[in-house]
Amino acid sequence: MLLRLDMASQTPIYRQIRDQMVLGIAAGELAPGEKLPTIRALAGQCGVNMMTVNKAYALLRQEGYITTGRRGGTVVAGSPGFGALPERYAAALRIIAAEARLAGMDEDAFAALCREAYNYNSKGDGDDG
Amino acid sequence: MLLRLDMASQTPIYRQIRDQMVLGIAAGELAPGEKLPTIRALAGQCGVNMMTVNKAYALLRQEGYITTGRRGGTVVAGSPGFGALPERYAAALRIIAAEARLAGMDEDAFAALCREAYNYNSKGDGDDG
Amino acid sequence: MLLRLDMASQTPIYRQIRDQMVLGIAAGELAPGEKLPTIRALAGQCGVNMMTVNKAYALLRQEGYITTGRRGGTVVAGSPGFGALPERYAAALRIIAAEARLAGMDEDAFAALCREAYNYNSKGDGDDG
Amino acid sequence: MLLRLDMASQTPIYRQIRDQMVLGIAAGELAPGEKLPTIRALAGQCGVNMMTVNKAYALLRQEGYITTGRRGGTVVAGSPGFGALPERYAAALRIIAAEARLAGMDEDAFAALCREAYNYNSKGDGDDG
DNA sequence: GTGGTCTAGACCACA
DNA sequence: GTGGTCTAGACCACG
Repeated sequence: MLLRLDMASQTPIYRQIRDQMVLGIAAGELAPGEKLPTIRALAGQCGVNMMTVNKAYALLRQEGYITTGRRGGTVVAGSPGFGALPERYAAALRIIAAEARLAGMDEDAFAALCREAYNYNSKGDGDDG
Repeated sequence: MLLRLDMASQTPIYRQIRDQMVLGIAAGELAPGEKLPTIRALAGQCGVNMMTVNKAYALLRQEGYITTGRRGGTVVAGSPGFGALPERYAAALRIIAAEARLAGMDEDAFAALCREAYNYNSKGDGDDG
Repeated sequence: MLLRLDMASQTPIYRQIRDQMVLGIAAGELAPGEKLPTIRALAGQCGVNMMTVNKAYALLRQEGYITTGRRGGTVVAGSPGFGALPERYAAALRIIAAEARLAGMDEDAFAALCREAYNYNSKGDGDDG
Repeated sequence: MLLRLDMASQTPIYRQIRDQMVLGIAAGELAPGEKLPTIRALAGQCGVNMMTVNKAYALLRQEGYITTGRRGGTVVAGSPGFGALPERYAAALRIIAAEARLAGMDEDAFAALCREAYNYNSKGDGDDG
C-alpha cells in the first residue's frame, strides 16, 4: 500500500491519507484483518507529521473502516455493509452529477463513468498479489 | 430558488451556496438568462454576509456558470458544454464509489444511484408537489 | 466605424468605446477631421446609455484624440505625436511582457507579437476610404 | 522584493500587488520555490488589509504563478510555460500599439520599446547581490 | 441600485 | 503560526 500525497492540494493531507486507505480497502489491496503501518512508521515514510496520520486513522476508525487490534495495532475492519451510502455522499454525488450534466454529459455517459469509478483498480481483485 | 444553509457544516457557506446554485441550474430551476438575486438580497435572505455571497458568485463566475454583465445584476449563463468532466471529478467519484462498495452496494445498485443523482429533481419540473 | 461592445466583459463599456475609437483612429479608419456620431446617435445605435458614450467622448477629448468642432460636433483630432508612450502604457507593456516571458515566450516571439499588434488592421491604410 | 503601492491609483491594490509579483517572478527577483511573505506580514509591511493581500495571492494562485501548500506558506511555482499568450493579452497589446502609433512612434521604435519591456530589470541578475 | 473593493477585526482547521 | 473563512460595516465606479 503506497500513498501518494500532494502537498499542494487543497485537500488536507489527513483526508488524502484517509481517502487512499478507503480506496485501498475497497480495491482489496488492504484485506480485512490486515495490519496497517504504525502511525510513526507511516508518518516517517510519507514525510508528514505524526499528528496528521493520527488524525487520518482516527477518522477511519470513527467511520468503522479500521479498528484497534488486541495489542494496540491498527487493523482493517470487515466491511460494515450498511447497504446504502450515507446521505452525505449521496449529496456529493448529486453535485457531481449536476456538474456533469452542465458539462454536456448525458445520463448514459455519466452512468458509464460511475461504473468505471466503481471498478477502478479492482480488476485482478483476488489475483494481483 | 430557496437555499438551505447549514451553518454548522464543515463545508464553507460560500461553497454550499455555490453547490446549490449548480444543482438549481442543472435541475432547470434556474434557467439560462434568468436573473439571480443581488448579492445584498441573497445575503439578507440567508442571514450571511455580503462578502460570503460575493465569494460564491465569484466562484460560479470563474467556473462559467453565471455571468455578471456591466449593467449590474447577475444572470445564469447558457451551458457552454465543456466536453468532459475534469479528472478532479473522476477522483471524487472513485472515492464515493469505494465507499459505496464498502457499504455493500454492488455495481448495478451504485449505477442506479448515480442515475438517480443525475435525474435529481429534474423530472416533473412544473409538477413537483 | 462599427463598435462591438461586450456587455459581459470586465472592461467598462465607456472604456471599450474609447479603446475601439483609438484603434480606429490608429488604423486610419477614422481620419483626422472626420466627424464622429453624436452622443445620442451612438448611444442609440449601441443600445447603451448616453451617459456612457458621453464619458467615452470626454475621456478621448481629455487625451487629445478628439476635439469639439465649430458647431458643437465632435471630430477626430490630428495625431498629437508626443514621440513616446506615456509611462502608464509602458508599465502595462512591462506587465504583459512579464506574463509572456513566464508563459515561455522568448524575446523574438514577443517582439513579433508586438509588431503584429502594431500593424493590426492597418494594411490597406490609405486605400480603403 | 519591495512593493510600491499607489493608494490613489485607479488600479485596485490587489491588482497592483499581483502585477508587481508577476514582474518580480519574470525578472528572477523571485525564484521558483522561493517563499513569499505571509499574508499578514505583507499586509503589515504595505499598510493594507490582510484580505487585500489574500485576494492578490488567490489571483496569483489561480493563474498558476504561486502555490499554497498544506504546510502553510506560499511559494513561487516553477514556470509551467503555458505556451502562447491568451487572446486577451493580444487585445491589450493592440490598444497599446495603437496609442504608440498615434504618439508618433514607428514600428521599429515600438518593437524596441517592447524588447526593452521584455528585458526590464532582468539583465545583471547574478551580478547585483 | 448594482457589483467591486477595502477595512479592522475575529475564529478555526491544518500541520 | 499558516492560510481559510466570516462578519459588519464602508466608499466608489458603473450604468
